[in-house]
Amino acid sequence: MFSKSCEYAIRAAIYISAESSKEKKAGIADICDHIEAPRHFTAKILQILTRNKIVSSQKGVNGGFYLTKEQNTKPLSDIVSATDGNVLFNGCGLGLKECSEEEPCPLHEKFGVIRAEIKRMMEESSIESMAKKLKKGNGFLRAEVF
Amino acid sequence: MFSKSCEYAIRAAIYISAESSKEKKAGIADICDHIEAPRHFTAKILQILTRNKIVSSQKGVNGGFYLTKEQNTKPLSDIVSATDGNVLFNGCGLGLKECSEEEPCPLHEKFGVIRAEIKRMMEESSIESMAKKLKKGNGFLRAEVF
DNA sequence: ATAATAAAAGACAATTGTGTCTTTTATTAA
DNA sequence: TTAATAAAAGACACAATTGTCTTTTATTAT
Repeated sequence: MFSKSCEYAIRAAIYISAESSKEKKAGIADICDHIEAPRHFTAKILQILTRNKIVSSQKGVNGGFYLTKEQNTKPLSDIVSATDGNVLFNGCGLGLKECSEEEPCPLHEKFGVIRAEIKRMMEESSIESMAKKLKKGNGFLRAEVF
Repeated sequence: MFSKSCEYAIRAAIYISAESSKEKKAGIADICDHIEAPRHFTAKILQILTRNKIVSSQKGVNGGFYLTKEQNTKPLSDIVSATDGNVLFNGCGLGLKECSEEEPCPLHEKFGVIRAEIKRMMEESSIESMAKKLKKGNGFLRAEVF
C-alpha cells in the first residue's frame, strides 16, 4: 500500500510527536531505535518531511526533530503525499492513465469507493491523535522487547 | 496499490476472458495491443498466471491464452495473490511485522477496516464480471484511439 | 573563539521491480 | 514428417527503491 519510505515517515512522525509532547526533541538515532528503521535512510526521509514543513528540526547541541502545535494537527495524508505522491489518492486501480468516468476501467466504480475511504482515513488521522495512542500504551511503533 | 505486474495481470486476464467468450484464444501480441502493456514482460506475468491455473494456455498453431468456465469465475483477488502475495490483504499498514490485536500500530483499527474492504472488493469481482463490462462497452483496458 | 553536537547533503552500493531480446519446447496444420 | 506457430524459459539491461557511509553545515554550550 505505502512505500517503505512512507511507512518509516509516518512512524517517525508519530514518535516525534509523542516526544514533542514531553517537550523533548528527538534525535535520529533515538527515533530509529524506537521505530525499528534504518538510520541513514530514515534521516533522508526526515529531510523530506522538514522540507515539506511537516516536522521541524534544529541542528546542533540539544537539537533534533520536533513538531509545533500546528504541525501536530496535520493529517497522515500529508505525509503520504510528501513521500509517495498522490497516485494512491487519485490514480486508477488498474494503472490506466486515461481512466475516467467517461472511459472507466472495469474496476473503476468499486475502486473509487475504496480510494475515497483510504483518503478519508488518512485525512482524518492527525499525527497527534496517533501519538496519543502511543502514550496511552495501546499503540506501538515497533515490536516490544521484553 | 498494486504492482505493475499485478495491473498488467488483471488487465490481461480480463481481456482473455472477453476473447474466450467469443471462443477465441488470445495471443500475447494481441493481448498487449489491447491492454497497452509491454510484450515480453506481460508474457512472463502470464506464465505466472498459467502456473497458478488462473489462465490456461496452449502452444503451437492456433494456440494462445484462454479461460475455462471455472477459471472465468475466479476472483481478482487470486490474481493479486499470485503476483503480489498477500501482504496487501493481511499486512500492517505501517509495515510492522509484529502488528496484532495485542500489540497494534496506531493505525491498526482503521486500517483493518480498509484492508477488509479491499479484500472483499477483489474477492467479489470475478474475471468474467469484469469482462462483461468490457463487452457491454462501459469498461476499457486502455485509452481508446479515435 | 572553540569544541561538541546533530541535522543536511552527497556519493555510493545493494536489491527489487520493470522491461527487452533470444533460444527452446510443444503443438498442429499441411 | 515437416514447417509454421505460439507459449515457455532464460539471459540480460535498465530504473527505481531501499539502504549505507562520509563529509559539510549550522547551532549552542563552554
